[in-house]
Amino acid sequence: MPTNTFFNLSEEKKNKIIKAANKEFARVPLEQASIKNIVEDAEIARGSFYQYFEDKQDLFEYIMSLKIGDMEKNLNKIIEQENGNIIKIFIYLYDHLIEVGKIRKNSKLFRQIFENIKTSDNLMLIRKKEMSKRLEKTLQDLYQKNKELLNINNEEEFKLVIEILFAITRRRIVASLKYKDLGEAREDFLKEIKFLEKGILKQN
Amino acid sequence: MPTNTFFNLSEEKKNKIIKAANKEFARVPLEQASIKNIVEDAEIARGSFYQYFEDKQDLFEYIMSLKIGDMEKNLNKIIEQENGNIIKIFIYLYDHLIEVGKIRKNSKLFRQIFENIKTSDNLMLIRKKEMSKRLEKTLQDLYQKNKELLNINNEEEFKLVIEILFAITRRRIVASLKYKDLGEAREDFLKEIKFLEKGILKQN
DNA sequence: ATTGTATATGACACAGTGTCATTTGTCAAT
DNA sequence: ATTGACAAATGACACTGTGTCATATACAAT
Repeated sequence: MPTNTFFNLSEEKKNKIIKAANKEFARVPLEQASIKNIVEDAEIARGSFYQYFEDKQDLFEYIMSLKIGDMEKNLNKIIEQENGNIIKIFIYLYDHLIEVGKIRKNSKLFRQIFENIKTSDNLMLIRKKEMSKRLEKTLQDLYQKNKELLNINNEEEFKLVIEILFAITRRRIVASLKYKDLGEAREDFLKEIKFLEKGILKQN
Repeated sequence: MPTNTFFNLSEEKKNKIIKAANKEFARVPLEQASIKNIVEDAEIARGSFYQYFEDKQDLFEYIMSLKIGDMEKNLNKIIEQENGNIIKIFIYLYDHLIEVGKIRKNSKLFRQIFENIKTSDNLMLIRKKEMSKRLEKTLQDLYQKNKELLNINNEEEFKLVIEILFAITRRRIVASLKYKDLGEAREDFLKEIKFLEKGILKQN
């Protein structure tokens, strides 16, 4: 977490730093991002950086928390739009994020993040204890709306389903943006979702 | 790829380098691994390293190719043992890798790799053009053995199924080794596999 | 012995990190 | 208005690591 010193800064200065950080984190994966570039771009002294943040990771997590805040708002809109149907939500999410990813302007940071999530980071999405109360609530609502539809017995199982859906969707988004003809890529994604819906075993 | 200079080295010297690399890559994620440590441990001059390898990435990929070679042999044994049943194979694989991961000795490199695969690396597993002919053949055999069992129409769809299975298994292995009580973790894994087998939608 | 080619070497230039002693700014109390 | 005390800013510095290159060495062929 940034220090109080940082939060006490003028909005203008804070924004300048946030903007510089966004730019740098969009340029290269986290490990290659350089504090040097950020402080130069934001026009603060190197020492100041360490007054505000513990290190690069600290700043990165702060930037992420801002992004996640934005996304949460968006997510609620999508959930409403699709009446809470979890599968439709993920398909919409896929289309939405591909759309965002295609637009050069805002997409680079987004792509850096998506492509460079590690397995071990990724695990914490749902399990994480510090999950916001609001997100927790959203999850419960979703469970209520989907439990009749799905083959699940409790909220724990619902979380498993979401994790699988998320894993598939994330993979597919990265693959689409990276390698494939978008039409074909979407077909593959939908096929994978179908497998999950109907099962891969032949019914006898 | 390492240079000819490297391959011309005495077995002894090569092994010393490989051993040092293994040690360093087991210690920290790739980005943090230091060439300095490797050359010191292997007792070669810094300049020599750059005679043998382009950079850290180059060495890492070489080390990985050795590991994958080992794994391929293992995989064939497992496939035979489970009569080619793809689902049983992945369950066996899970158990096998957890077993390996539990043993301190060899496990650190393995864990580093598994935890730190990025989404974008991960994508290339099956799509990769340079997939070994032998692996290609294995895949075809597996398709023949599973096509009656599964709800699929062609080899492309079979690949999708494998990718999903792989994504789930990998996630679960990392989660198990990292966070959870192993018994409970295995239950979660099996549940996720069941979802994929039978489908998450309630049949009406 | 001489030459040519492959290999080895470590000092060097460069780039980046995190720290710390010092300076500068702010503001409440007098 | 001055002082003192605390908060914030600064950049030089010590450190760690990378990749390169001119030079040294080994050794095979003639």
